[in-house]
Amino acid sequence: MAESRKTRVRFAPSPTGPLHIGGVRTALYNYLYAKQHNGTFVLRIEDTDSNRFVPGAEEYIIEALRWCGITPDEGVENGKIVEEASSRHPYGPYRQSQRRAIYRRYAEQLIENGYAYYAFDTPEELAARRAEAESKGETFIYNQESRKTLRNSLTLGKEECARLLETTTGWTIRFKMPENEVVKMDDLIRGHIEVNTDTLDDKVLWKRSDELPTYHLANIVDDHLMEITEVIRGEEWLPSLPLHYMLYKAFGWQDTQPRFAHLSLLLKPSGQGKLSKRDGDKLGFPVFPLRWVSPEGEVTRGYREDGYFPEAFINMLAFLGWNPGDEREILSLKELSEAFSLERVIKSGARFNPEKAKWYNKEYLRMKSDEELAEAYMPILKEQGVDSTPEYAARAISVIKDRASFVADFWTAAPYLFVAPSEYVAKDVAKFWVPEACGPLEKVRALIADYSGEMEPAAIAGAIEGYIKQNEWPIGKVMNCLRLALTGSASGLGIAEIIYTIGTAEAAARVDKAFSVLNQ
RNA sequence: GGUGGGUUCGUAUAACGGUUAGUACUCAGGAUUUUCAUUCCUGCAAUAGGAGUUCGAUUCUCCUACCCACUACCA
Repeated sequence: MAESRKTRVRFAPSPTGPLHIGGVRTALYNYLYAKQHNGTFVLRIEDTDSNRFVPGAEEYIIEALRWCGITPDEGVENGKIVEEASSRHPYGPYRQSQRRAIYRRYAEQLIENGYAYYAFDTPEELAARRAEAESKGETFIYNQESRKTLRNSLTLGKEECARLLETTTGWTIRFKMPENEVVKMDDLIRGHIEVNTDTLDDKVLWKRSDELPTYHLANIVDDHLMEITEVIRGEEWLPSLPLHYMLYKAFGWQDTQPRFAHLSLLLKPSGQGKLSKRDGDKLGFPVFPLRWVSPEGEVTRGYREDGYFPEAFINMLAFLGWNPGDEREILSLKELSEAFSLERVIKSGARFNPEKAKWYNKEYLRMKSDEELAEAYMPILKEQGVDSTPEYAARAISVIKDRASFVADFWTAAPYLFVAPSEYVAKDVAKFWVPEACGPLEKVRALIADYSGEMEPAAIAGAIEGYIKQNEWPIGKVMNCLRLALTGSASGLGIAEIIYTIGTAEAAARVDKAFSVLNQ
């Protein structure tokens, strides 16, 4: 029966801050699963915690998904969360804070059927109980045992409850966890799991603090109402899976209950604990897809701003905890969705490896055309105060591409393709700016100035090398002497590539300049 | 503490119960080159420990160790 339903999955983040790369991976796996099954990928905002709401977080989530190319099919329209049901978004609104009335109805249904109860304990009373238990080295749990000694609709009289419900909003709704029942669960990644309800507590379903449901209630109700077929979420939810199973049962929705898949967490590179925002700052790599500026003005770096291509970022993320089963490593979003399967998702936590991320970017950079890269390079050139054209930039990129991992490397690796050197590395000058090289250099300069052969690196190299060898000059010395004049140092691109890019006239001019500067 | 999950080279991972335990990144060495880089080649390096099942265990079972998550009127 679940098999006959159209695949519908959802990514349901909380707008409590920027989307962490672990969250992006969860969204990605949901997206890949949806695409593979010709299904629908829904975005739902779980903002049932009014205390932790962060302005801008929702917009950040949408923009991050858009940048990654894992755009939702449902729940978002024109970059905004859909607030009303429509033909394209029939399950709206997609923001939980706007679905309060729906949850309230279902919460009451649970009470009427005896699966939940009102609890009138104040936070202070509960805190006192916790402190008391702690002083005895125990842990206080609101469960089938302790609820008998607490103030709730199970222990208080009918009249008393009615009075408390009317005179105050100081109540919560708790799930009445049954005694000694074994919950048998199946996880698409982890297999069969069993838990006894005696080890579970009476979770709050409805909060008094903001008169909104907790995650557990809202989540189950929405997944049911939105006809979600598979729930793919982080491992941190595994401990509450029994509760969710019990909730589906209490509502009588077992037949259409979604299948669950719990993803392992992304760990710090050290392997100790899950990746956090601080790790990025400390270890020098982003943990967020996009730059984030908190309401307080704190700036956190992002993959986009660090120069990563979204395809590379996504590819890298997909392989953190999954692989296609063959030895391919470079896969487009489309190829990923074709190859994806939850069965091949790794159970254990994956340590994040920044080196591999860089490698992925390099691979993608190489696959892009010089023209495409030139477009991305232009803003950087402008920033450097260089006035150039996309055509010239593309030519420069063609000779420097192999030594770059990021577009920004084009500049740092060879600014001399755009600007003549104004300084010369002293160490290299001492080694190569010597008479036995400078003498021949004058002749080579003339050769370059008069060069009329093909403007191709190979042809230029052939002409220069042939000339030097023919005259039996020390080739290493002369070439490095030339490079020194052209670039300001004795390391870098091949001579021919440089001349091919900057042109023979500019090359000759740079040799002249070197003579006048270095021979003073 | 309790409950649940996890454990293959440094990292990410592959391996119908039968392989010299493979691949990629990193690192080291070499070749090519006018330098640096690229490229190519080579190398280093792993089944957490202990029982059991089996002709045979990385793979199945149990125990131990370690790691992680959860244990909120947060998600």
